[in-house]
Amino acid sequence: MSSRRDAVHEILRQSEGFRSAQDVYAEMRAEGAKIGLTTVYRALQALADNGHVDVLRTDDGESVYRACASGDHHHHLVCRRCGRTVEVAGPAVERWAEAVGTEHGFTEITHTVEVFGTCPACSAAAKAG
Amino acid sequence: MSSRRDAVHEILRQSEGFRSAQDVYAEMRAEGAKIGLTTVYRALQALADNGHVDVLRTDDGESVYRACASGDHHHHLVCRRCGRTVEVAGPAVERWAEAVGTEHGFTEITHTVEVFGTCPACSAAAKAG
DNA sequence: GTGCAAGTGAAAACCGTTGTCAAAATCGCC
DNA sequence: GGCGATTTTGACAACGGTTTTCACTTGCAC
Repeated sequence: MSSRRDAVHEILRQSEGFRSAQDVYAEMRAEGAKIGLTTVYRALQALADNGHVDVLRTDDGESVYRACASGDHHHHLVCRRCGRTVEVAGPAVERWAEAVGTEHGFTEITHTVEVFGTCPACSAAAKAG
Repeated sequence: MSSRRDAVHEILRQSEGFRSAQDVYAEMRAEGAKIGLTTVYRALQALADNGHVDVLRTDDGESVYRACASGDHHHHLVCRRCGRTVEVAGPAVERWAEAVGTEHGFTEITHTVEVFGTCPACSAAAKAG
C-alpha cells in the first residue's frame, strides 16, 4: 500500500549493517526522495512490528534498524567500526538463557545477545593506516 | 573525596535491581538530600567508568545502573516486572561469543547478554491478582 | 586570610523521538 | 470519470532523558 514504507525498507535492504532513522532519512533526502522524518520513523516502527526488520539500541540510546535475511530468531555480529553485520544463530545460547532463567524460577524468559568486534576489512585498514 | 558520589553509590547498593538516574535522584531528594540532578548523572558516570556499577539501556533508551557484587565480567537475569536482578555467570556464552567472532575473522570481540523474565514473586502475584 | 583547583547545581541546550493536525494521496463505490 | 470517506503524509511543536554551561561554593595549601 504505501510506497514510502517500501522505499524505507529498500534502503535497509541495500545496507550492510544497522542504520539509524535519521541516517535513513538523510540518505533518502540525499537521493532526492520527498519524505518526512515522521514518515521514516513510522515506516521503521511498522516494519519492526511486523518483524520485517530487526531493531536494537546503540550505546548512546539511538535505535538502529536492519532488514535481516532470516525471519527466525537470531543474533548479530556487528563491526564496531563500519557497522557491517553478520547474522548468527546460537542454539547453545538460547538453551543457556532458558536454563539460567528457569534455574532461578523465572518464567517467560527472553534474552538479548549481541556480539561486537572489528571486522577483517576494518582491522586491516587500522593496521595499514 | 566526594560525599555525594558515595551517597549515590550507597543508594545503588541498597537496591535490588537496576535504577535510573532520575529514579536515584528522586529517592535522594525524597530522603531530604540536597543534591542536583547534574551531580547524580556525574556520579553515576564516574562510578560506571571506574567499574563500580554496571550500566545498561532499557528498551526505551533510559540508562539504568546497578552496584554489582562481582567486579568480574558477568551478566544479568532481570525481572521485567519488578526489576529484581540476579547476577549470572556464563562461561559457555563467553566462549560462544568469542568463537562466533573469530569464525568470521572479527577481532577484539565483546558482547552484551541480558536475560529477562518474570521472577517467582511477580508471577505468583500475577496469578493471584 | 588569600589563592587556586575541584565540586556542585539551576537552568539552558541538545538530540532522538513522538504527538498534532491539516493537507494530500488513495480507495471504494457509483 | 466523479466523489466522498479513509488513510497516509510531513512540517512543526512538544517531550524526556541526558549533557553542557557557568556562576557559585567548598576544601586544601600556603
